[in-house]
Amino acid sequence: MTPQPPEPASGRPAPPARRGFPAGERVRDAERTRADILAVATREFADRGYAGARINEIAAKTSTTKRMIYYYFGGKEQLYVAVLEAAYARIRAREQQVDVEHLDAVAAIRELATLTFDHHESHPDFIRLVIIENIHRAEHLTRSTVLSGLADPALDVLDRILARGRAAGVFRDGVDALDVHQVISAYCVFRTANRHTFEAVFGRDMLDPARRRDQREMLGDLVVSFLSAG
Amino acid sequence: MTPQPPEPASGRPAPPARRGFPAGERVRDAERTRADILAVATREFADRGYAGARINEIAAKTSTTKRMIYYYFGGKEQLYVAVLEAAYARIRAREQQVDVEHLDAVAAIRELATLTFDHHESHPDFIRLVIIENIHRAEHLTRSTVLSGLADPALDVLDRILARGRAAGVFRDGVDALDVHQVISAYCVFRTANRHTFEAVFGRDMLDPARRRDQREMLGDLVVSFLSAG
DNA sequence: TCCGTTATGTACCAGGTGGTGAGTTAGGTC
DNA sequence: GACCTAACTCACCACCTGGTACATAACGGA
Repeated sequence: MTPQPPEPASGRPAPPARRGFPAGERVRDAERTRADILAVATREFADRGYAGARINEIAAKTSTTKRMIYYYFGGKEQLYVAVLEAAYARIRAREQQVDVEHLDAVAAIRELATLTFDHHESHPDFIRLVIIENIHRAEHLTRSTVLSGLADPALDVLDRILARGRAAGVFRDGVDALDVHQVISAYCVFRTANRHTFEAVFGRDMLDPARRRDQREMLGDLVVSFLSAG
Repeated sequence: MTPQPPEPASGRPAPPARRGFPAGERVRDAERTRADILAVATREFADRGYAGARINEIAAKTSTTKRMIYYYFGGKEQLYVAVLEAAYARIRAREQQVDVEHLDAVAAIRELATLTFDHHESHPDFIRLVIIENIHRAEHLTRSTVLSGLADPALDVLDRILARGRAAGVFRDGVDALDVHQVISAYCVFRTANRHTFEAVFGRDMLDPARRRDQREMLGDLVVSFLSAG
């Protein structure tokens, strides 16, 4: 049998092979279609913002059609919310794997900072989505349901580290877990979120691989010196 | 004479008083029209982003018409660039008034951090524009001409403070002015830029006036402890 | 093999979007 | 007062945008 005859001489012309998918697999696959749309939409929204992203463009980059976006998600705004929720859910899942309990307080806080640093650096799309959502004053996130339990895991770990550090007399008082989280987040988010204007104005690419080690160490120093009793 | 007769019986109906401007002044005023458009556009772009802002809407909030936007600026993108340039120019002008040379190094760096803190807090629109421009990967800012000399003033001051601190033996080596600037900016920008998702997730408003003093002090502590030799 | 449900594709639309052609008027100049 | 030009108004447009009506095909159960 000749492989892939361009035009089967008779009967139905050509049923299979949706764009981008290998022929021979199931043509109808709700899960896959949904996931495909969500993945493309995530890229597009992260890339161009909510208003800048185009439903037509998202559909075109999908292996299905615009109609399916409305079939599965209902509309542009709901699609965007679904993208946000999925992104947050993914991030939360990864964050829970952190284990720094066996280290002493100073080493633990340094490790936590480092993990956050790496984490942010490897998820620029997520940071962009967060920034974009802030432009919209978090109106979608606030109305969403994924919020519950989003804060706790990371802060609990931090809280226990701080308590250990204070008990050991190496951390000062007057700083709570959320303060520390704010400092770490600010540093990590800023590197990605403001990368371009920072480079345009100051000529230094904060994400330059050659500078990565220094930047990572700087964050550790920053947090440890801030917390160290003085 | 009855004040404000709805329809003057004869002659030209009612020449004066463009919307929002007091009657009696010059009706045609290029400077004012341009400035008016720019001010409205700044608010709209900062509020909704580049793609989200609408020329029609900007025109409607102006005391002139859409046609004038094209007359003075040429198009949406050029208007946006003009907004960006004006915003950066304004900020640069203010930054040059900083005088911390008469203080000792530690006090000076704390003062500089505090000034930046206040500065960012009182210009949320500027921060939003910067964030928005980062979403667009600084493509407009890069092509613009305002960049020249934007970096120097702030960094020079910082540089001299660091040199004094190192000479006095109170600051450590291995940290340059841009590093410090990055840390300060990250903290200050994050508070405004990520305010909404931070509050949504963690329930704490970083810009709550009741917390302002603590947040300000925290930044000072952060920078000073980071720089202190140890 | 038939049939209902679910998934999918095609064609289309109303309203909004950035942008413009062409004429009009205020205000200064001589 | 005649005249010129910068500043301004009005009406209009082509295209794009999010969204949808409708026909149809694939799958699974009976």
